[in-house]
Formats: sequence, structure tokens, C-alpha cells
Amino acid sequence: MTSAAKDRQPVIYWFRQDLRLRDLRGLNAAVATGRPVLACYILDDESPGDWKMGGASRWWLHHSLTALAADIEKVGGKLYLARGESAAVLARLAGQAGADLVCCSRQYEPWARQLEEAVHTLLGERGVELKRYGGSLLYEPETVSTQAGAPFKVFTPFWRKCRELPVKLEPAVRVRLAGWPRSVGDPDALDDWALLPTRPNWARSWGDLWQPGEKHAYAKLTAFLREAVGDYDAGRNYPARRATSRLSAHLHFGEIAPARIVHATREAAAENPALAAETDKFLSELGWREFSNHLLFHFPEMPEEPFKGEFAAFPWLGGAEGLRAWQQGRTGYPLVDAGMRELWQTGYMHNRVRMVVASFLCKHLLVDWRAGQRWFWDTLVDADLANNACGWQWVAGSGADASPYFRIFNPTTQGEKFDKQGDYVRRWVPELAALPDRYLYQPWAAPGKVLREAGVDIPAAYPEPVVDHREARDSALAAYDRVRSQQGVTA
DNA sequence: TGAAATGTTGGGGCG
DNA sequence: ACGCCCCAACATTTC
Repeated sequence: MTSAAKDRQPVIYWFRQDLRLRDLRGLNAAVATGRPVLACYILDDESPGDWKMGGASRWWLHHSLTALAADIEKVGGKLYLARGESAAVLARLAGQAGADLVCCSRQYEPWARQLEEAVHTLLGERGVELKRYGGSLLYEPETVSTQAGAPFKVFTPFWRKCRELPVKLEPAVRVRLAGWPRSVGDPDALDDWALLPTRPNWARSWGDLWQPGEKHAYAKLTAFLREAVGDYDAGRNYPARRATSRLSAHLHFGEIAPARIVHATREAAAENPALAAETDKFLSELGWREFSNHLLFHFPEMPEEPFKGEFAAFPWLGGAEGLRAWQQGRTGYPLVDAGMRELWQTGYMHNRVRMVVASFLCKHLLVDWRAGQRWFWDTLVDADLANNACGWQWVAGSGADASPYFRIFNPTTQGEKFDKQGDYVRRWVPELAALPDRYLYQPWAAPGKVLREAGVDIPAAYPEPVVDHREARDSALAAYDRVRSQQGVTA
């Protein structure tokens, strides 16, 4: 091939969980070749095994791809959509387009790493190079380790170590993309993927709630840093307040680079030093995302098996009825039910409430954390394998640096502490709205007269508690004895 | 990034 | 005046 022909040989950029055009290392590298850059996204339901995208994630993906496709057209390109096994699709596209280089961002899920290897191998056989770039995390998992060279298993020293390392932002690049040649077959239409729910369309009102896409991710970050971060440390514990960034789904889909968040946050702290403590706290939540991915990378069994081996013997005695009551938000504990209904209706749940409902499922209902993980996986717009697995294991007590098992949230006192005025519960459990604050978190304790005046009919309109808190707590601690007796026994 | 049980202290009512 | 008891408030320990 002449060098002039080589100059026109296209490069494929394979979009994955990095649906943005700014601050994208691999895309910048592709553009820097000076050759035409072709953009594609592949919906691959075959490679992830048990962890193919859940329903809420698919809703988000549909809209995020719509936004990305529009952004790509503004810079002269076209987002080519294809469905199928990624390696086979990429090999076809490269062959038909005459590309000898594919660039992408890394992912850290076990299945995704295997997939990258498979793509690398198959493309290699066809004379096509695959280049993978970091940047979906602040710190690549290989670059952070203890002095002994081992992966960290405790958050605090992990994050302390991370903060010694630089966070580099990509230099701004003017991205131009190219159209696909006619030699390549027709792309799929996004609508054919049926990513949006029908019958029933449970996401009917989500368009008012969520705005996927890079532009909105930036807008949300800016608004958060301008309006809310000053109250982050305390405010983030109160689910009725708008004190959190709600960037999780944008981050999961890579609509914004974590390095961009760090830089913008540090800039805000530099302009207003009084914010330093609050911004540190916010950044440490990004640290948990880093830590979860670090753990998933080094311990790929994390979504499947308890990290602490002795929990393999834990007697998860809870039945299907408990799980169903929890999923439907009908446990009879108002804060738990509010959280589960927020999740179902919006694809999201405030983090404080996530901890409470997860604790309730594992400890009050004695249901295996993996059942909760699975439900979250399907219902959260920000479902993320690393965060989800590590979060559930943290709550269950089986994870690395986990909450001690005996730390059992009391859903009544959590409500009284963090939703004192009852705004959150009244919003999501409207049948209790007229109850006075005093009984809002323990309607079973309200005198008949109070219930009648509030129009609350138990159990016709709102259920009795599925379990008694005291009894459930005692059973959970008794079940935990089984684990404790296993400690020291080699797992 | 808990809750509950248990322990300690000190003010005040009371005989 | 004094000791005693009660109990709220706070601290510590245990799960």
C-alpha cells in the first residue's frame, strides 16, 4: 500500500461504556493518527453471560446513544450501530471498511476483559490491531498496589495512596469523525434494538427525570458544584434533599470522564477554599468507585461469591415471599418501602436508603445479597457491576473492608434521623402521608384513632411489618454465629 | 457510612 | 441535713 493510501485507511473507534467525545483518550489517539475515524457501538448481549444489561440500563443506553449519535453527526461522523458478538462484528466492520486499527476504552468487568482478549485475538488474525486505553477510571488497577505489591483490600489506605498519584486530564482535541464507506453493510436502527420498555412502559415519566448524554452530564456537574457541594458532607445523608450529584449513571456510561469531575471539583475548591472539606468528601465517593473497580479487577469472583470465604456457610433462610415484599415496596417498614418504590418508579435510589434497604433484605429478611444485587442490576439506571457487587457485599458483611455483619440498620430510627420531617417517605408512600411524624416510621404503633384520622387502613392499604424488628435482629445475629464459628477455618 | 445493652454521673424529689 | 431512689443524659461496650 502506498503511504498516500495508508493515510486514508480508516481507524475504527469502538464506543463502549465511554459514550462521550470529550476527554476520551482512545478517541483522541484515533484522531491523532490523522486518518478518517469511524465510530461504532455494538450491542453485545452474548458476551456478558449472566450480566447482560438490565432493563433500566437499557433505557438509559437508548437515550445516551441517541445523544452521542447526534453529537457525532455534528463533527462529521456517523455512529454505526450493530448487534451481536463484539469480536465477530468488529472483524466484519474492519474488513468491510478496510481498517487496520481499532481503538477503544478498557473495561474492568471479568467478562469484558475476556471479551477484549477475544477481540484482540480475532482482529490480530485478520491483521487488525486493537488498542485499548484507560481513563474510565482515575487510576488503572495495575498502577495502585501496597508496598508489598498486593492489591489493597481496605479503602482508606487505598484512597490515600491514590491521592498521591496525578490525575491527568486529556489535552483538548478537536475531534472530527468520518462517514462510513458504502462497502460496509447497513447499520441497525436503534429502535430495532427495543431498548425501551413496552407493555408496560414503566419508564413513561423518566424523560422528565433523567437526561442521558454528555451535555447533560456536564451541566449536572456544573450545577452540583455551584449549588450543592457546599452542603455535601451532611446533606448527602438526607434523602429528601437534593444534595448529591446524581452523576452515577452518567459516569457508568462514560458520558463524563472521572478525571473531568476531579478537575472541576478541585477548581471549585480552589476558588472557594471554604469548600475544601466538602469537595474532599465528594471526591472520596469517587474513590469508592475506584476501590470497587480495583477489587473487581483483582477479585473477579466478587459478583458471584462472598469475598470473605466464611460467608459461604451463611444460612440465608429467607424465602421468596420476603424478597417479593421487598421488591414491591410492601414490607410494612415505611423507609424501606419508600426506597424500593423510588427505585421502581425512577430507576434510582438515594444512597443512604440503598444501605437501609440492602441491610433490611440481608439481615431482617435473611435473603442472600446476590438476590438483591440482581434486583438492583435490573432496576437501577446506574447499575454497575463493580459498585453493585461491592456495595452489596459491604452491606452483607462479606466484602473487603465491609460493614461488620452485626451492624444492623433499624429502619425506624434511620427514618427518624435522616428524614425527620418525613418528606421522603410521604413522597414515595403517599398512603401514609397524613400520619403524624411521630408514627410515620412505625405505623403499626399508632393508636387506632390516629390511623383512622389519617385514613390509613392496615393491612388493607398498607401492610403489617413482614417481620418484627427485634425478632429479625435476633435471628440475624444468631445466623451470624454460624459464620463466626467458621472463622479461622480455611475456606 | 449503627443499634442496643450496659455502665456512669448528677440533679432533684422525697422521706 | 442527709441518704436514697429515680431517671435522664451521656459514655462505653457488645453484638
